[in-house]
Amino acid sequence: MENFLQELNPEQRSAVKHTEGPSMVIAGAGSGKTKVLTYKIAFLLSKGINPFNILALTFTNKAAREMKSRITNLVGNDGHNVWMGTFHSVFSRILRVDGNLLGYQSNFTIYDTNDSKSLIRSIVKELNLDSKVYTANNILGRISSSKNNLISAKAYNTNNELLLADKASGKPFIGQIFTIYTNRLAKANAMDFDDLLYNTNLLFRDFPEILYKYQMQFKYVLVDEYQDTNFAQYLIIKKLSANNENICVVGDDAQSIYSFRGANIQNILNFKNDYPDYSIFKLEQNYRSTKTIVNAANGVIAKNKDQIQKEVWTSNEQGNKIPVLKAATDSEEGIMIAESIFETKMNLQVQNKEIAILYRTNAQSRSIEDALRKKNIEYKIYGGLSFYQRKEIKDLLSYFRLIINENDEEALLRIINYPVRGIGKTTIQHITIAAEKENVSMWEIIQHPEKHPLPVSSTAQKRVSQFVTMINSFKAQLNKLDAYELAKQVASATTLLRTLNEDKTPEGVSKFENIEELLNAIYEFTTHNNNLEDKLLPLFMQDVALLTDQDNDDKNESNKVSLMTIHASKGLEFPYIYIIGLEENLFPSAMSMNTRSELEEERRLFYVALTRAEKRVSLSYAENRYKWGNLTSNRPSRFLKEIDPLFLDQATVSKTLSSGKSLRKFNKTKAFSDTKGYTKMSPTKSVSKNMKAISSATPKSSSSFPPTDIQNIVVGITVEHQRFGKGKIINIEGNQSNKKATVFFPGIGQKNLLLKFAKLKIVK
DNA sequence: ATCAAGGCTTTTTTT
DNA sequence: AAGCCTTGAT
Repeated sequence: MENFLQELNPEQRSAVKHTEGPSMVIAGAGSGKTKVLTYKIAFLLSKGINPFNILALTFTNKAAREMKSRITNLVGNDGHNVWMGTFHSVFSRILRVDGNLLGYQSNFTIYDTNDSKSLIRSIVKELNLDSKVYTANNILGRISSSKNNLISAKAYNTNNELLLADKASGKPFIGQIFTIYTNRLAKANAMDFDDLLYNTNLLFRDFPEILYKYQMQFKYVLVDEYQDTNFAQYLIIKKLSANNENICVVGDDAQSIYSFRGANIQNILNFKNDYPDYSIFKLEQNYRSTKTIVNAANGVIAKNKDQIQKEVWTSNEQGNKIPVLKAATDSEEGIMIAESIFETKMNLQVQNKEIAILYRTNAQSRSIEDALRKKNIEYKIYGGLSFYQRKEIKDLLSYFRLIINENDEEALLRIINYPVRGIGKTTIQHITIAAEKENVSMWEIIQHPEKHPLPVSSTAQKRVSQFVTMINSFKAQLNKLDAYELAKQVASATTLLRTLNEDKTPEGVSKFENIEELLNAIYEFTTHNNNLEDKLLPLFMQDVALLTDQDNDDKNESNKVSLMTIHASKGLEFPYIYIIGLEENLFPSAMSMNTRSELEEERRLFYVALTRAEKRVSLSYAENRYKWGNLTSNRPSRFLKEIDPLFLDQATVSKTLSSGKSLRKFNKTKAFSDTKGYTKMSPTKSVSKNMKAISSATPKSSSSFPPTDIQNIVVGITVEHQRFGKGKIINIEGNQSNKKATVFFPGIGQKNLLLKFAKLKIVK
């Protein structure tokens, strides 16, 4: 059982075998961080520790899933019972059980960022404040960082420093908005993302017996990406492990890139003060990259002042120098990258999936996409809008949310007049005002019109009552029908399905398909268990707000070039990496050049980008670039100069730039863009945007996904699904329109699909 | 109550 | 350049 320890290097092995007492593992890029974490858990289990007593926290669902599957591979099914998940999902689980002590019902809704923003917008409006001064983004950021530092609305409003800062920035009412926002969430029985952490802290602070319960349960606490924890997370971890201090944190201070969301790099730098008798393990051997890449990256990060001393090295080969490409414009940069990729593929027999293009901001993907499409290079964009965030999906989910938690006001507002049922702004406003005045939820107002008469026309009143009746009829089914049956009923009874089906525009069709896919996912959920109580809609909905799109696409199956922001690339690796847009004001970002610590974070970001590469990293910049429709020019990034020239290949200048041809072209474009009303010629744009969301784009249109005749789908054949890729039919049951297939998708797993929804294509 | 046009904002974003 | 919100017309 213990021979898996042989697969570790000495430092990794010591880290794994140190199980009692606090320890910190500083894991340089590519040094086997996940391996240490998973082997450590496996080691604990092999020593007979009950999996129930181990808590492992990650930042993403993906990381948690990956660790779980690796552990199961090492030790078998015990792995399933380890408490492993994201901070948010683990603590929402705790709050569903014990949150009643804080006044929440266990069916509380989790507001996502959009719900929060929309709530803030309505508060700003109600207070008659200028929505251009009080932008939702700004306010939410302020509230969020307060909560992450465990400052309540009440504390905020008695904190002179904060109040003065708000006054100075011309926004003296932020404190008041914070208070109202807090009340509205409470009234809606809802928590935002930050509340999941804030309330867990509150629970542990005010209810020592609850804290004790979890301290007894989680005898071993392991934390991944510790450098990215914020104060709220830090404190929870500290409290949970206060009893026996079997805490193990893993991270790399050099890869801390989320301070703009409250991550505090001091948490990892100060670990030694919190646990003076801690053990530290440094994983310094990089197994991923060439010497050139490792040394170039080391040279860059050395410019930062705040860091833990370490020496990352590799025994890999020296490798290529780092090419630097110089382009005249952003579109030329795209062309140069596409050409370079084409050459690399030809000369080195490299596949698409071995290549990734990284950028600072999402907007930069466009010029690259255009160029790749022209060269028929298949690509895939990571990130962007999550499936569950899309409008049509959120609309249907909002019905579910309201049925489960009638006080969920954001859900109510979203659907009370969608599909259109003649309940207009005025009516809604009266409901809002009444709810505010009587300090009850909007649902209470419309549920009992006799108690809360509204000054609206009798037609409007009638329409509202009809809506209430409909929602109540769904609520009555909540524990009687399984999630799929109920969801189906809601989708059709609300006429939502029909409304979308009538829309024959490409967007409309895509929306309809997305709804079908959601229904399919819910159907699939109901096949996991046999008891009705495990198939109910609330259970399905519990974690939906915490899911992101990365949970859907696995890169195993598809052979496409990956495009993503550097932030999204953390934790990933590719043989060939292109880092584009190395220009001042873009990377480093203009917003992050004011203080040393901001600039250091940008530098860490550059470090992360460089260290994603295994064999070769290429850099590029453009002298001119369109920004929000205007041409701007920037000097090359300072980061280029921070790499020892020894590791650089001289700048490859774009052909068109050197011949002067492109300058004419580019002047023309400039003149053109100054004139309003010129004809655009980009028919593929809307298609590509759609695909961006579904994270799969091909050179031509892949939207033609002709549904195969259901009759032809039989056990044994291979089919292709729009999202899951290719898979094999394992079983078919049911008949005609209710025919269900069990399909095995390599790398994804087994899925149960309803054929009338799944739109499977038969592959020869 | 609903729709169309015009105007304004715009980083990164594991949850 | 594009999405989203507000405004104005019907």
